Amino acid sequence: MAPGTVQLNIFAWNQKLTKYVKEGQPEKTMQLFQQMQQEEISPNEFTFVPVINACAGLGALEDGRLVHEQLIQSGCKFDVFVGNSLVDMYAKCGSIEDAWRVFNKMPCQDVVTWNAMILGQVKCGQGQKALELFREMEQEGRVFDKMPSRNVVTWTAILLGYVKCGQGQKALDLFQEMKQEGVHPNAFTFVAVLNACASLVALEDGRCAHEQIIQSGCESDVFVGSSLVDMYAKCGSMEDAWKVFNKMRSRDVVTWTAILGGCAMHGHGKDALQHFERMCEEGVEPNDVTFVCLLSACSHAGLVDEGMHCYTSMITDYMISAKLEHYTCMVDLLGRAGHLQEAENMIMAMPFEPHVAPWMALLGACRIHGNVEMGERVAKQILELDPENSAGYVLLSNIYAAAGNMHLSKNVEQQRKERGVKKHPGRTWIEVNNEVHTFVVDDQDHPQMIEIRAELQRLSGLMHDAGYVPDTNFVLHDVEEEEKLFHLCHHSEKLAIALGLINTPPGTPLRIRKNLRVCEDCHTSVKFISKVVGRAIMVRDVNRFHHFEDGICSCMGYW
DNA sequence: CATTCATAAT
Repeated sequence: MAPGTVQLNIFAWNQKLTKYVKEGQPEKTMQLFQQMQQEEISPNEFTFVPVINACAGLGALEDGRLVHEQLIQSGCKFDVFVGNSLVDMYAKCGSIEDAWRVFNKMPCQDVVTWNAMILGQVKCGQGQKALELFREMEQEGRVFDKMPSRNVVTWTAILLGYVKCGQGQKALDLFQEMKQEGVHPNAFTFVAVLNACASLVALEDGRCAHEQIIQSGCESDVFVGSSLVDMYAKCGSMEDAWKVFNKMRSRDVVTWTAILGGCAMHGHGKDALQHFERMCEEGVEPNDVTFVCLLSACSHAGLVDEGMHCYTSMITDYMISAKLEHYTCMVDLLGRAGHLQEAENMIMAMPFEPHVAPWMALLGACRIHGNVEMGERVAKQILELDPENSAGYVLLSNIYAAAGNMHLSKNVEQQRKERGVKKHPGRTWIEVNNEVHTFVVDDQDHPQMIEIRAELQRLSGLMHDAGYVPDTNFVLHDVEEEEKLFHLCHHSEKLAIALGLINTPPGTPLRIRKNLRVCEDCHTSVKFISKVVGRAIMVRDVNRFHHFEDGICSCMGYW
């Protein structure tokens, strides 16, 4: 063999290994690596990088360790690229300890090494640890007066970390800090920012991000476009979601699914069905998530026959097998429409381990239709599967209360307390003048509390005159009747609405977000409030949007 | 000759 031939060969092999990784075919990379070993081709450091990468892509920790061993035995140069691949691989495979071991062995770490560590921490939900690393990088940058030690990837990773653990506001604050440091956001960053806005129902921040997206030229990125559609839908503006959607030059299945999900959330069932047709006509193949959104849209609009048809079509025409989420949608669809027995049969026919989600959907339906007998049976199932499920107790208690059996209703609450199962505290958020405020029940802490109380008092009078009668069955605190009335006035959504009313000009629509479902009494109250103050009020609860206007809610009872 | 870190829908 002529000198140089081997080098040329290894180059070709390495290129092929890299090509497979880039194409998203890590299995092929591994196969090719096997073949190289069979043909006794000695690898170099350029060989190991794509192979380690492939292990990361496959989440194959054991293979990764073996390759790491081989790397050491091969005597190849252990440079920063190889080290970074290893850190990334261990972090992605969930072994942070191994990632740290490699990190500490590396003679010098660069920004990529740090980023891989931060992302590893974010991935396993260790947001705090990720932030510590991020701040540490800031220190190092100053102490050594090197090149900026953090780049746009670092910032984006931290933004994602915040969004992931429900700290959207901190993500938005950090986004400002990032720009002040002169780091330019890119498509990845904007996706994280839009996600934060969506999670907060921060429409104004979302619009602001949209403007920056246009300025930066990321507008045509399909990830950014899909995130914009999702953000606008989740912030209550389907009008803007459609505007973005219609302007997009290329739309993939995720884009379509995002708009269908928006239709579902807003109760636009017919729109969802119509655009699902259009999606198929345009040759975009729906997937399982697309059908979750479509079925949920049918459910939230009470389109039973259409939903049944979609479900059958999914299985027979698209060969997509029903997952837990699809069953849950179908139980919800049938249950809401009053087909309780069919819904229960559906759960019984599920080919999976029992799960609370479809049972909860059925229990909700039992509450809507006042079926005490089935409700008891279903609640029992739920509490066997998940004894900590406070919503199971609350719904059953509501079912008894609605049936007029206050004794049993109180018993259930009593049982819940005895077993130490805590209710999830209800919380409401509202964006007023670009600032998000949060409230819990009976909140006294807001700086404008005096004005809020006065506003509630005023509303109470107006609502009374309009014919509103409080429904005390849905206040399940262990309190006397007069006190109940007091509590009803102070559910967190009412506090938030009062704040919104006193801080915005007459006629301004209000947008609020809840972490739970709206209670029956609040739902009725908000209808009255929308009428007596002449405001559109949008409430996003855990399931969907309620658009209240002139005494009517868009959900038409389907929630 | 080349290689490493990041993104959307339930």
